[in-house]
Amino acid sequence: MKSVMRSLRILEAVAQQQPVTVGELAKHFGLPKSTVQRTLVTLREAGWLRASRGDTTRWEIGARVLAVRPAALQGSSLFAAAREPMMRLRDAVNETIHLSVLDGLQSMVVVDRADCDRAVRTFHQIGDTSPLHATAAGKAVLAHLRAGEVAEVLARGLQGYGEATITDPDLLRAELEQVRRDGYAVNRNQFRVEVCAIAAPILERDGTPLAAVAVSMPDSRFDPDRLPELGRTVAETAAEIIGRRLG
Amino acid sequence: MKSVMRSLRILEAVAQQQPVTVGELAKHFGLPKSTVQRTLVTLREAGWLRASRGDTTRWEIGARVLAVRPAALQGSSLFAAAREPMMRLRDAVNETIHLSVLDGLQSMVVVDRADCDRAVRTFHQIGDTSPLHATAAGKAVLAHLRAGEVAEVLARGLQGYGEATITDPDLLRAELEQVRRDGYAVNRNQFRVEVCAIAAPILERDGTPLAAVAVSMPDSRFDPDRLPELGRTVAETAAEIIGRRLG
DNA sequence: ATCTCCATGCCACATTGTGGAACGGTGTGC
DNA sequence: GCACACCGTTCCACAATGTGGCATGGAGAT
Repeated sequence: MKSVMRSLRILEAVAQQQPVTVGELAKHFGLPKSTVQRTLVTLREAGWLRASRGDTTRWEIGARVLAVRPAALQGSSLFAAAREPMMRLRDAVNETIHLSVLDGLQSMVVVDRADCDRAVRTFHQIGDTSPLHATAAGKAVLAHLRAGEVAEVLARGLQGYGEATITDPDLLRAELEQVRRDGYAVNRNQFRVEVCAIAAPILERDGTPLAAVAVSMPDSRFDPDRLPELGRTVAETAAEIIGRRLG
Repeated sequence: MKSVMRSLRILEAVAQQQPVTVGELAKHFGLPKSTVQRTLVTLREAGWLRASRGDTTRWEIGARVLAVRPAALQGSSLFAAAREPMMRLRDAVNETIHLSVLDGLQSMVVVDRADCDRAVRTFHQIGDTSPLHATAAGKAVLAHLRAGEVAEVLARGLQGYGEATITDPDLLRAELEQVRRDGYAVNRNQFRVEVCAIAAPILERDGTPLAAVAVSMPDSRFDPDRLPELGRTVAETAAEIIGRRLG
């Protein structure tokens, strides 16, 4: 369904570039203006877009999208439960904290952020996705998936993102074992170079991994000596979120 | 664009009923299963839907939607700024707190919530919309719109939702004047019967209204004598959010 | 083993979306 | 103050695209 696909791509582009004009979008996609225009009008009729308040020929995302959220965030229980613990973790370590959820078995998606106040910091937008096998949050979750699910992920192959990425299934399985022992996962330049993170999983009552909290920092501030202590702190934050969520 | 419209409706239905099957959706819309199926597959290819983790023939919202948010929430500045003040307000009054943003000049949309722990409480889902002229949050915002914008809203007519709704433009204008004087707006059964709220606006530096914080409670707990005090508390919370947002 | 229900795949048809061209309005530079 | 360039919007003939009835295959119940 070409028109549907295109409409969603346009919707995403509006989200990134808002407030944006027809012409800008047409240029961005190399599409005729009339096609883009028609799509924008349809999206507005559906309530997903609207004219910008200042300039009525510019387009913005409407608030309808807020009613559409992944089940894990429905009623915002995870979200609400994670807030204060995340803030406190941020204040304790003065590094950026991310809350990511598992999307299918595909990837981790950043759903919330608490920024530190340092001049140099890592940056991940809400909605950004990252691979399971090459990030701290991903490995924290992966370590608690059922064996069959892990196999499914490995079967898709382990793409490399630089020197440090683990691309060997056996090595990865060994590391997941380590993650289970430690209670936290570590990523040093395995996905984005210069970016390190330490993450702990957020589990359902039955042990199903749902999400992960992660402390993210530039490689220059990663101190291996403080790793066990930091790991424990992150794991405690995750435990607190689990506690709040389940009452 | 019929297919686009239909796809978005289906997406919204999945959001509400997830995890949901093809058959359920087909019945819900009175559409052929093949049509629904094709749409679901397209939405999956776009990354907006995915198969449920437990039951692969059930469908859920994918995390892609999280990358698409209204400009007012981009970088989550409003969101992040509002959190702690909302929590504190909730703890102070032990009633449910809502954060709503203005969507175009159409309606207010609930974007965040802090629930109280009472057995009887009001309930508004994140993403719910409500009219500007018949809610506390709406009137708080309306009171700070430019005259031309207010006229535009009034021109669309003031729909009644029961006895208490203000449907006379002159009366509404007078009330907005009062709201500006008080610094907060009140809604007693004007939209949903039995539901009352007190709201204060969140303004941009230039005075443009962006959102509102509201304390929401059942009519049975609404005490007119305590209104001025409650109003002041809500207005203080709004002021604090503004302060945090603008640094 | 038979029946029913369901998700999914197929394909001829006409409905639907396409995109080039034209229109009207706005702002810029000569 | 005129001409030009640019932009958002509208129109319409054409055919590409989505439609939905039907067929298939698998799962679960009787």
